[in-house]
Amino acid sequence: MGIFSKTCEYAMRSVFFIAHRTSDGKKVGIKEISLGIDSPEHFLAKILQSLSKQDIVKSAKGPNGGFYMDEANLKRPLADVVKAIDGRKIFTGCGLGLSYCSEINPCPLHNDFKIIREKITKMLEETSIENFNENLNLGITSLKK
Amino acid sequence: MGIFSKTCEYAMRSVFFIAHRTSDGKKVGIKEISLGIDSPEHFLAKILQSLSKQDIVKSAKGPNGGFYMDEANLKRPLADVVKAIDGRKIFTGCGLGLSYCSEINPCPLHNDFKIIREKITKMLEETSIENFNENLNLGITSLKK
DNA sequence: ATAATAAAAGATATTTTTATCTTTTATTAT
DNA sequence: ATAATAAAAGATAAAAATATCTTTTATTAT
Repeated sequence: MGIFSKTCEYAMRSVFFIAHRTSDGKKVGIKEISLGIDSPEHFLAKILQSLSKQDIVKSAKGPNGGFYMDEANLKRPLADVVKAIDGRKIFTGCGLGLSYCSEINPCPLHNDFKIIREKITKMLEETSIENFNENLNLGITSLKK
Repeated sequence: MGIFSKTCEYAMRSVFFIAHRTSDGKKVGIKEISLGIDSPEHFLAKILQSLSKQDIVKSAKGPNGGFYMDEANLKRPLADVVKAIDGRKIFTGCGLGLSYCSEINPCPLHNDFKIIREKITKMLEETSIENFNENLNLGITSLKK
């Protein structure tokens, strides 16, 4: 297990992929996405259904249909994707899993962990999907094998 | 899901608890530990068996038996507990779950994520169980509800 | 030696996550 | 209108994580 669930990893990869592939205004189908990000097709379908409902991505049925993103979607922070799939635990949860843990009643890891949580939050909240996508479009970063 | 698996959370909590409770040279039993850290008893037993095999904690069977830690155990970094249970993924893994991701072939999150991984690694490697335990002994931090 | 204690080990069960397969619905082009 | 397309939705399955219960082994005190 990494920082994010596997489901969330697929979600982020697919969002980057969709953003990358539809900058020309076209749409991209699930088969192509799952191939492009190396994920199981039907499992990804579920994930994208969820992301679509939560307005992280847009979708259209029928011929020439597929997934795409509008300007508002692209401007959303990556944090929204993470929250949509994994919830808020990574932003607020205690490192030891203690629900009562807080500033007044800190667990042994609390202070160190707080700094890490803040870094993660900052990284995910302060950068939009569009931002992350920039380097992808420039070929500096990659989703491929 | 947080940063660590639930199993790993129990492991860390139990290690802190054992360190805290056996500073007087005594041992502490599994029932008391599971009560003290609010974990399922038999599940924790499995975890402690594993930690014991990996020499993170010591154990003794029979009357007056239980779990304890020696000086060497206490001096180990918390990272050893995490590695023993969750493996090395959190220290080295890609945020998007891409196995090929590296400095030469970075994923979109790579550079931001690297910084976070380094912070986590630093926090877990550079502080011993004993260190974390200090504040616990002073009553500054807590494992209790 | 025997009984009591406590961890180790083994077996099984439950829950959650991840994955697959099938049917339905909406949309488009003919 | 009809057929083709592609996502949505529903049903089921497999794998992994978490949890529980029982039996065995080692140790201690009597």
